[in-house]
Amino acid sequence: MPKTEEQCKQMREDMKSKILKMSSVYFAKNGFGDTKIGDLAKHIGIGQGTIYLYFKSKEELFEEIRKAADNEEEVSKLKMLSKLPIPAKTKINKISEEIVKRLSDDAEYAVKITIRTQLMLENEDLYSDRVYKVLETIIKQGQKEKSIVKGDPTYLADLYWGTVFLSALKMLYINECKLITKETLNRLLEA
Amino acid sequence: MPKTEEQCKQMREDMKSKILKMSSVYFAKNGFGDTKIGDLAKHIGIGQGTIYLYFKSKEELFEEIRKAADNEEEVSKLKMLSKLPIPAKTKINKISEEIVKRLSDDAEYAVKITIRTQLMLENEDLYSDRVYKVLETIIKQGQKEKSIVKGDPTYLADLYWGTVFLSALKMLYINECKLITKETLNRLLEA
DNA sequence: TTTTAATGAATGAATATTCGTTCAGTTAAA
DNA sequence: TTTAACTGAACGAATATTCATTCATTAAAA
Repeated sequence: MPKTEEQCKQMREDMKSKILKMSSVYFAKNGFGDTKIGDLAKHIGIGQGTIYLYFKSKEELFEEIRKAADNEEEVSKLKMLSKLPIPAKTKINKISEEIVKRLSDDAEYAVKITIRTQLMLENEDLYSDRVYKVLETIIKQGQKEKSIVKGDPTYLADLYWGTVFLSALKMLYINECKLITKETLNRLLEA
Repeated sequence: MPKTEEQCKQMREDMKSKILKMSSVYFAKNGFGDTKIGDLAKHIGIGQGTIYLYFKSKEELFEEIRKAADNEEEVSKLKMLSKLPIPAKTKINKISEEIVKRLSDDAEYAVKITIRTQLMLENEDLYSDRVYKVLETIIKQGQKEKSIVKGDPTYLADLYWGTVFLSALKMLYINECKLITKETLNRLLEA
């Protein structure tokens, strides 16, 4: 079928990312157990067997989705931001801005957030996630600067990420839902 | 085993509610597909077959859990509250207080909130749930009174219930997690 | 014609459900 | 009081069903 080695490779990559992309929404919405390979294939518009040309098993497919959701780059970006010599309030605003922007123009971002959060809830040990820790640091800084509301930083970080999680969930389920604003996110932490 | 008709009935009811209670946590945490009847029975500490003496099918068991989560009484309580001639701020405070109280002393309440919210997300038509509507009314009142922050009431109600949902989720998954405070809930809406 | 991707019916492992048996307790006859 | 017969709940092995995975076949490109 493929013209050249190159094109062949390209086609395989396209199909693989198509499967990944469409499956991730399915898994995020329905969870692992409620996602049936048959339904999934129908939803993607391919045969059941095709999935197995690209992934060894349902488990492996899900594993790849997990990996994609766990974005190392995002964490390091956050870490850098947290170390800059600027007010905590500005940092929070930057984070809120980035999240809202990504949610609005990358549909997959909502899936990533959803899957990541579900994983965190399921593995209590993972719960104190790296992303969490960074936000906590910034909150502590902000409390010293009196620009962030008083209270347990872990708890406040929770409130913040929780709200982000919810917006992601809603985007996943509800068509044309109103996106959260950065003002709302900021207000959660403002003193 | 049973002495009288009465006692027999009592025993059946006890067992049924035991199954319901213990299953609901399982289902809320793992979802329908990932809940295996075998595991569930082991977790409850009964034989697999026993479940089928009380429920026709896994599906029906889940259905009953759903029903239990959908608490009509709670809605009418809220409706009454919303109509009282008192400031919106007071109403919100009462609601927050009640939620925090119930979350802290009725472990099943977290399950109910979780299941109910999942149902709402899955059925877009149910999303504008009665409970939502009532809170929206109160928010509108509060905005007139200038005690509630400006913004789309639906959106604000969302933020509020979302935060409640999250706390419930955390209680379900995380042992000894810090419970949300009524102050935090109130702050979400305060002007 | 050969090669490769895609397919979906066939397979079997996992899991929901059924059903014959056990067991604990009660009743009532001896 | 003892014992035999009865009751219905509980059990879990056996069976039915579902669903992930495989593979023989088709279709299409080279």
